[in-house]
Amino acid sequence: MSQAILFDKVLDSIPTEAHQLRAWFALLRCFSSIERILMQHLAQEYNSSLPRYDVLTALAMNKPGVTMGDLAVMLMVTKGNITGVVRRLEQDGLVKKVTSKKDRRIQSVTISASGRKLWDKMHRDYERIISTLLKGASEAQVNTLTLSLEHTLKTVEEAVPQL
Amino acid sequence: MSQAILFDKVLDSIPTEAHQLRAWFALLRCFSSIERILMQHLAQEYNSSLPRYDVLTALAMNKPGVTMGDLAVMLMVTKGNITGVVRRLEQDGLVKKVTSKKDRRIQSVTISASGRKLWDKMHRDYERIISTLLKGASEAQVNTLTLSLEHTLKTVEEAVPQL
DNA sequence: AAAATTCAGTTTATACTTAAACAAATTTTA
DNA sequence: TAAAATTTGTTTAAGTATAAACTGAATTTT
Repeated sequence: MSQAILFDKVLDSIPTEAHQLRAWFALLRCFSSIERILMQHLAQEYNSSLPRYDVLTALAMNKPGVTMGDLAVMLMVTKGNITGVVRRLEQDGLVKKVTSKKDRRIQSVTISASGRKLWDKMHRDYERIISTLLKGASEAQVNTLTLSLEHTLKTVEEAVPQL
Repeated sequence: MSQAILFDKVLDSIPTEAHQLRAWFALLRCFSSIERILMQHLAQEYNSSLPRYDVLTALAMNKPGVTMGDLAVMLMVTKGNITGVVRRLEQDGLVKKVTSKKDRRIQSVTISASGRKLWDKMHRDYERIISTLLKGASEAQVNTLTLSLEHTLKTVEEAVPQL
């Protein structure tokens, strides 16, 4: 859920110096639009979802031996969340879970051959969609955006302790 | 769930000309960080959530007569989603639903006195948090970010038909 | 070695979200 | 006016997400 459409009304009601809030709403709007497009594509084309794609990506991009906890850290969600998504992926034969011999608490998750095959297709689509959506902006404009965002993230992380 | 931490690995694996993907990951990272902070504040401080705050904002910012369908459009979610969030807000006495006399299909939703009081507090916190998080960037930097994002959104919307 | 603690992952309860099927009310059309 | 189509909102089924309680396994302390 996003307040994207309330944008103008909310901004009208705040002091003009609140340029920060204006930036946050622009970020919210932009993110939500793109995320929605990716989500709907994965749903329609693969009967899948972004969380499933994210887990497959994490497995495809890392050396074998990725654990449930590793997935939770990489994808910035709780371990309980990972349990559910991985269970459904395993039921569909896209990943496999093996208990470590050295430490029987640890579950090692690997992507299966069919999981890899599906991920390859999803990944190509994902990149193509992002590319298409941003094609209208020049490379310089896109790079400006990237730098602004990376700078903002640094600022945000530094400000967190002040909250 | 976000691929934020996979950022660098994914980028290493793509052609260097994929500046668009780099921008999308920066957007994802930045958005997720800020959203998580807002979410956790509402949960800890008010035992509430962003969707609840969003609905209260929509009601507080608009003239009376907002319908369930209006909320779904304004917050860009399905009507079924609105049904659930509004029901829980009503159970907590924060909003009230009245069936229209003119058209008995229509539910008119209004914010209650206690809902308004809670929203005032949440809203002040929300603005303060965004302001604090972005305080480290200059006004010029923030404005550059806003312009880049607004331009990108336009680009995205124009590209949608091509998908 | 026994007890206490820490650690990895699952389970539980609750909330949020979608798409699709549905019910009821209104409007359009023939 | 009667039938058909549209509109508004709810319900349902499944997936995604959190926090907190829990289980079993390993490690640390005593």
